[in-house]
Amino acid sequence: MIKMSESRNLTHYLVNELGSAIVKGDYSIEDGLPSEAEICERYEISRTATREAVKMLSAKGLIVSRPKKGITIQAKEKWNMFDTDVLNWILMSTPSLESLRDFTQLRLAIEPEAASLAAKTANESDIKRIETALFRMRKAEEGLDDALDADIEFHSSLLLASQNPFFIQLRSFIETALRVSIRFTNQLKGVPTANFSDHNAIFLAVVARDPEKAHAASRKILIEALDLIEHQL
Amino acid sequence: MIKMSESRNLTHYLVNELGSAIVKGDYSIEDGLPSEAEICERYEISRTATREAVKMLSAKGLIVSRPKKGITIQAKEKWNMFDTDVLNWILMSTPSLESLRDFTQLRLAIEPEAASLAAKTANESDIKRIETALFRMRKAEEGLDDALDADIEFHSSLLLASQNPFFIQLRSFIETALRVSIRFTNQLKGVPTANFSDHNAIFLAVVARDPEKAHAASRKILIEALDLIEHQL
DNA sequence: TTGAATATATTGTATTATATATAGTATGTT
DNA sequence: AACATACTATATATAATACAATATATTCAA
Repeated sequence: MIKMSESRNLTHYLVNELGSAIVKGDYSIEDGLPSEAEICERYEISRTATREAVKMLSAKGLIVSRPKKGITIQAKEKWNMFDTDVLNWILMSTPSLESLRDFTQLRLAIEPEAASLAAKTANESDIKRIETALFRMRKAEEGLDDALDADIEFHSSLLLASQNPFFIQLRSFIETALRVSIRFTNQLKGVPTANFSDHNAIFLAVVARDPEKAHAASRKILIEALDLIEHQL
Repeated sequence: MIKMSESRNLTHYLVNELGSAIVKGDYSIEDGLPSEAEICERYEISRTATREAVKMLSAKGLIVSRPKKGITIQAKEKWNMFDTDVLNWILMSTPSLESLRDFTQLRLAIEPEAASLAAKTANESDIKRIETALFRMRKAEEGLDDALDADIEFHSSLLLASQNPFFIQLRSFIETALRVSIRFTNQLKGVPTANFSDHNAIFLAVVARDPEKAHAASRKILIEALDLIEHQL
């Protein structure tokens, strides 16, 4: 049996193998995946585990399996990009400036609106959470905390403060994408580490209950990042 | 065996049963779901099909299953709200003004930004597609086409024109939510059917390659809808 | 009280058998 | 020849059984 020490179990191992292979483009849409039987052979895994992996991948929108037709790959538009597994596979397989831009464009849609909502509806514990993250960012500037973790926590806490379940659910998405794409942003010349005062401006606007200002402050950060990326393209 | 004529197969039937039950709150987070064995008994289904359903639900972030611990329900924040199945279950089980507001707030984040992108990057076929949808909306005003379908197609075609895979993936999300929530919007007094000229304004801005105007036109529609909803709350 | 050994319940994996759905082929009728 | 019907082969769908791995709970000794 193949090494799979990293994975929780055989099914998850296979989900990862097939999922990343599909996203990488190892299987064409016309040909689809090999049949269940072939997958079993190739990975030396029972049909039970194989079928469970297939079910998980079809639940994520990557594939569809039908009797006689076999396992076919879905059009990219059907993939659940907001599933953290799928997103991970995509970012890992094709870590490009284009996908970084796509991701930042989405953040530009989401985060200013979330900041605006937060300024309207954040409660005390929400605000305290944002403040804590901001404090971590300040310490990170002095090298006393991890800059990426602090940055993620800040943006995540703002989404949480929006009180909107859809925005809240995007926290894991943002976290995943930030973690993967950080290597690229770091390689862009002149990309500053997350600027404390810019982030502080969002916090102050939220505390002041000023949605427009919070929106603008959040937008400022992301527009700068986006300009930088598009300048490189 | 239980009636399941609607479903493609046993596994999908069970996924639907359990998924909607979980979302509805039939199982508490502390107690979790019954064990595999119990589910088999209760639904008179083999363990194979049961396990495959469990795998699909865990792929959607609803549950986690571990040896000896059984099947536990994930915190709501882990659920893949952007999975159309999950979204459907949520909207069907608790079709409230609150969730309609949450959904519209998300649209307010996404759609104006998508319209702005569309104005920048839409190609000829994108524009033609938007125009076609707009034409359907006009005909719908005269009762010659389905108003909801036309409306959905319009907003969907704008997302597609953004050329951003994340926005494009949200098409199925928007479609699902619009289809479910339409019953409520229709019940709100004074809610007009989708206004043709407002939608036309977006189209014209895209054709004119004016991102700001496209953004504003899209935002106008959604702000109006949101105000109406919040007025009712 | 603590900690290690053990029992036990639950999911994980494998195997075999049968059922069902469907693309493709053959057959037969008009 | 055209078209509908029936048949066949094949892949997935379902079931049943057996055993393995794992983590909780219990027991018992130090």
